[in-house]
Amino acid sequence: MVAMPHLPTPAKPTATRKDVARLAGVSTAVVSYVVNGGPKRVSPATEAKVREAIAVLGYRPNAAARALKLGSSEMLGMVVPDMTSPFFATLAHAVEEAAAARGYALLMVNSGGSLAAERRAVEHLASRRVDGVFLSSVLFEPDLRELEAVEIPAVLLNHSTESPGFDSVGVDFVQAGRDAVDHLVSHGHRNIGLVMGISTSGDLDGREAGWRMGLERAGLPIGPVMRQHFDRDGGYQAGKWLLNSSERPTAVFASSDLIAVGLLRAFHEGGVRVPEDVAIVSFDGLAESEYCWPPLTTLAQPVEEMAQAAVEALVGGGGHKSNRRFSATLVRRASCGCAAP
Amino acid sequence: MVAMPHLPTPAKPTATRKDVARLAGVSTAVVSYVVNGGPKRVSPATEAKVREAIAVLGYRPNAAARALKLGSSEMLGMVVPDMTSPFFATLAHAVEEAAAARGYALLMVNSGGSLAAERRAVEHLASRRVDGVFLSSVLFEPDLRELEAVEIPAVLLNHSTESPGFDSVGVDFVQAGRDAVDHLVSHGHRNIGLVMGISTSGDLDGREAGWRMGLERAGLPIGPVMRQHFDRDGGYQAGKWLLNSSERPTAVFASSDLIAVGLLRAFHEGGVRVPEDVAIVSFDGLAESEYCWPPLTTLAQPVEEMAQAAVEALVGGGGHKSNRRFSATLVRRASCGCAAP
DNA sequence: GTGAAAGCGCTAACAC
DNA sequence: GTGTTAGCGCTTTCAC
Repeated sequence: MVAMPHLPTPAKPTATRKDVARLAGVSTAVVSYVVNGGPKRVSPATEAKVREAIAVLGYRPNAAARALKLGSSEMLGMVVPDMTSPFFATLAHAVEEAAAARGYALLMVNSGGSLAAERRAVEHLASRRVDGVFLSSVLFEPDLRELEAVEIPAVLLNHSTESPGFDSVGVDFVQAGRDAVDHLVSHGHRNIGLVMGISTSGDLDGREAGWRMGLERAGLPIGPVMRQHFDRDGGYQAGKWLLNSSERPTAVFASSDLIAVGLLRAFHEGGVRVPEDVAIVSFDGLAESEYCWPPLTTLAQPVEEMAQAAVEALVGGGGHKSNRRFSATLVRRASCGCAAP
Repeated sequence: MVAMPHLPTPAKPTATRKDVARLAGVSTAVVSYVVNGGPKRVSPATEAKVREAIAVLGYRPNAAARALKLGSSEMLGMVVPDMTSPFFATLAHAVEEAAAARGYALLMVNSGGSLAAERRAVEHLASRRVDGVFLSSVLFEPDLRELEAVEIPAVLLNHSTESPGFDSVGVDFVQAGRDAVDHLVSHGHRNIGLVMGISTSGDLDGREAGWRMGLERAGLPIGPVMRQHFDRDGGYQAGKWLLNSSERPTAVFASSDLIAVGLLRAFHEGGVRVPEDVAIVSFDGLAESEYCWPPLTTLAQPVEEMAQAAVEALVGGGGHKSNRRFSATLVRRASCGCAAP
């Protein structure tokens, strides 16, 4: 038998707290005390020995063991329809940062926008023992019963209607719709359409309600409504339809920046000028809205603050449920006619 | 003493495997057998009793305990510079799906594009005991020593140069650069510039190398190079510079779609027509590239396949390290002059 | 086909 | 200030 020249993996098993204790010549309890900074005090000399041993061994606490003991994984779950969509990516990013600031990791799941998949995702997160979950359904009402069944603190993120018994944070859609219309009216428009994203949730979308309200308050007739998906292609389809429409509105409120981007493409193809022929105000405030042509006037959601509030609601220890509502703020750019493009 | 009318939280502690065993009248081992489908067989009658008990109690296995016992968390980690950037969002989404298909959850961390933060992230993921990590550094070389130190299987994702001893998957940047130039040459361009994203990694970016190569092969002079950030604003700045440049190239290769989007905005502002005055070919193949104006001709990365390959490398059990290189494919749209905008 | 029991790595109450 | 130890919920070997 020939001797092995060299073992590729020296089979160095990960160091445990026990190894550290042995090397430092203390008990495992003491190691815990220094690693966790408590609950007991440790003499500086001992602490130094322990830290030394930790460094030497490259010791790293085992989160699974800790989670098992503590009954808390120090992880939060987030389910979004599709993180590929810029708004959710931005939101998830902000949530990740806010959670990390409080020592929580974020487990992200895409539901693909289906209720069944969302339910599965929640179920899955529950068995991972996340300490809480953020639910960003948009296309439908989340399954509140399921949420209650898994008994995990949850916050409905990006949810405009209040759900008693649940934390929620969202923006005031109605206000945003009204602001969009008001702004368009201030530019002299009297025929203002709406391109609305499709959702199967029962309630009327606040943006639509706000748009109507704005129109009524201004004494204007209700303009044409196009219903399409919430994405670029949805806007593109709506735009093509608008191109052939006999009585084209002089302005539209697009319920998402992505829809507006799609409109823009259709208008470019059809030779319709924005804002001269049709003015646009949209909603979301994505980075993309600033770089398309012309740049979009949009009602920007305060994503950072919403993320902060959501994390706060989940791990802030506040206790009772809260429904935080934020305001979108109008960002004036060229698509409405405010700035020269 | 007055009787409590109703306890708000009936203090229903989460059911454990023990509870299930008791209710079903079997041992805890048997419960494991049915939950995991092994390693022993269970009689149909017993299995039915167990499933019944599970349903009644709403039992859900505790992943932390399982992870502790098995030494595997069934989670994978992914660190990206910024998931807000469409390319990484798309990549992360694809990775999440591929991982989920194999039963792994994805722990996502944003490094903000700093080496130190990336190191911290890896450290953090290591202590969470992820079974593997995807590293997508772009702005710098990843810290390979650190990766070795934490002893977690890793794959360098979106990494163009091969790193011996590490799995990696990426696209052939050089080829893409050459293809971009070839295509522009086929449109008759002879003065082709480059807008390159900035990275602090030592090596010359393959896209730049490919661009040079393409030019040389075609016997053309090396056009102007602009170096800017990899984002929309980087492209915008480059575009403004180009506007005032005395010898403006008739075409440019943009090293990312986002850069191209920024160029487009600057060109619109400056009244430079695309593709008539300046043609553009970019790189990435984002959804956004199809909806800007004019739509971008771009070298699309096969994101799905890259994600699949990365997950496969990590959990496929293949064993030895591999370096998978994919090709970007040219998507012809209007910005190069191929299609009528 | 079923069960008893050891032990994964950690925390913290309790004893000294 | 430090050490001992029970036990978190699970998997699996080994006995029956």
